[in-house]
Amino acid sequence: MMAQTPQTEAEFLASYDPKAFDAPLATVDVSIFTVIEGALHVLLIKRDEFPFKGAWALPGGFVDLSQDNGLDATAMRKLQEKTGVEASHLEQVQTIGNLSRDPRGWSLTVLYFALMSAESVTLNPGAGATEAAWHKLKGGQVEPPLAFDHAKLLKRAFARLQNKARYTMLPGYVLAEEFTLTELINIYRILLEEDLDNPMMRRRLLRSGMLEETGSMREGGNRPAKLYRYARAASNHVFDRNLEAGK
Amino acid sequence: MMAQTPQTEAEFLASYDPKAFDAPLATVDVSIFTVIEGALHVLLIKRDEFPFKGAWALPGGFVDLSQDNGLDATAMRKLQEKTGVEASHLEQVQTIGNLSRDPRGWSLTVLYFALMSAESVTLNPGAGATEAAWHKLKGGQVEPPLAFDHAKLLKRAFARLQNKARYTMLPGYVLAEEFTLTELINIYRILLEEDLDNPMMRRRLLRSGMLEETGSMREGGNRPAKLYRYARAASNHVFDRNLEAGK
DNA sequence: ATAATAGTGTCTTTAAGACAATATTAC
DNA sequence: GTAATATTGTCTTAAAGACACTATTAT
Repeated sequence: MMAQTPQTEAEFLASYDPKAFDAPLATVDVSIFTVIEGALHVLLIKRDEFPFKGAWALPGGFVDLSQDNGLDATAMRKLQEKTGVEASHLEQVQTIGNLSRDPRGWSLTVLYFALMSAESVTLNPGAGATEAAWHKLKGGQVEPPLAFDHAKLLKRAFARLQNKARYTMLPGYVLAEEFTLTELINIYRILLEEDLDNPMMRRRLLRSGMLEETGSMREGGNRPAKLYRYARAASNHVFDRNLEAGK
Repeated sequence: MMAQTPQTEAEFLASYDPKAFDAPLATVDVSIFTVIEGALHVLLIKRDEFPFKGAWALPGGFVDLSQDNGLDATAMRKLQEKTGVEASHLEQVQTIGNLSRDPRGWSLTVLYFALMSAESVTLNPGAGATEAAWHKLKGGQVEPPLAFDHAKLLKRAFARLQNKARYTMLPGYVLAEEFTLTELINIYRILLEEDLDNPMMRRRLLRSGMLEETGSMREGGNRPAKLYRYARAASNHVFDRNLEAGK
């Protein structure tokens, strides 16, 4: 308790006790998406700690006040911990907070989603987990039951990603650095769960100005295909018109 | 400290101390927008407490763990406290957390924006404030310097609102229940800071299916104008094409 | 009548959507 | 040659954008 009412801001801050008020538990959770063998996958870890010990969950955890520069840093730290690499895209989705989502009490989680290529990633359970694995997504859901409200969080993250497939170039960030147009369009098909006209998508993607030819070709199948990459300044193009698919 | 490692979830929860970990301070801040005399305004309060005592700030405050059902509830409570009414629209924008934004330590704020008609609102400073007033916005900024990082938060909330003006019917929520098409189009002009073709906007707004005629007219000026209101199921129409204005 | 604001009609442009046709590889 | 996939071309449609025009009030 304060000795007396402080008269200046310096006095106030000197006597301020951050633990005087009840604060919610604050965590960051990340939905890390990739595409493996033509299907969308999300990275899950198997919890080795209470609560929900033994259950699958989104990677996440408490903000580390001494280590994290900001919320994005917490999300990136979690990502690095589990995959050893940086994501091609990381984006905050929403913050959910209430009394019921965590049996430990009033808690709040800042939900992120990340996109990365599954190539060259070695999964690492890290502290507090016994396993880390890619799980196939069907309609924004995953096979096993998830800890906390993570099933709901996952659905929301997927919904955001799916929606952005209708008007941005984001989906390509689940691919490796070089890819063909057909590969890129297929990612859109997977996310929007609908067939898309090839010539239309081709024109649309090229018009974005975000793609550049690498100069080489993908050989091996039938007709070889040009390889593309995202242009450096990858300013994340937003189309003026949405695809009607995936509504 | 725990006596020993718990074996069951129930044991774990019984011995769990939420204050064992350092948690960030968690607040909710709300940018409440309206249009008064053809200009966009935001509701600010003058702080009567440290830190930033005497400075203008966005209405907001700590989550009340005993009272708030969720983060949206915290935002609605703040809104009610200052205006006495409910907002026509309330939406979460983003969560910002870092060590530098609050001199009291690592803190996190969940930013919301709200839209309401200024009509029939009596402003109320409420606890912790000496004044509450509408401040005119110019380019997402307000005259007086703001407490904390609120100038940045305000800019971000405004950017979100401006962006949504390009592809949603949201802007109308700053109007009273009944309005003319010209009034509605003018809100878009104010938000996008650009002139808009009247016939084009008229067709666009009517095609949304979100408007219904009230049956009465606004008289008084020159030619009377039909009055409209948002149709009940106001499912928040999203246009498939964006306006080019305001890019 | 004129001024002022509300509201309609029509043309152009752009990009999505549909689909036919051609090109390049492997076999 | 055929199969398979990559790539190009052309037509339709819908809505934005531009702008001319008509309608209804007040004075």
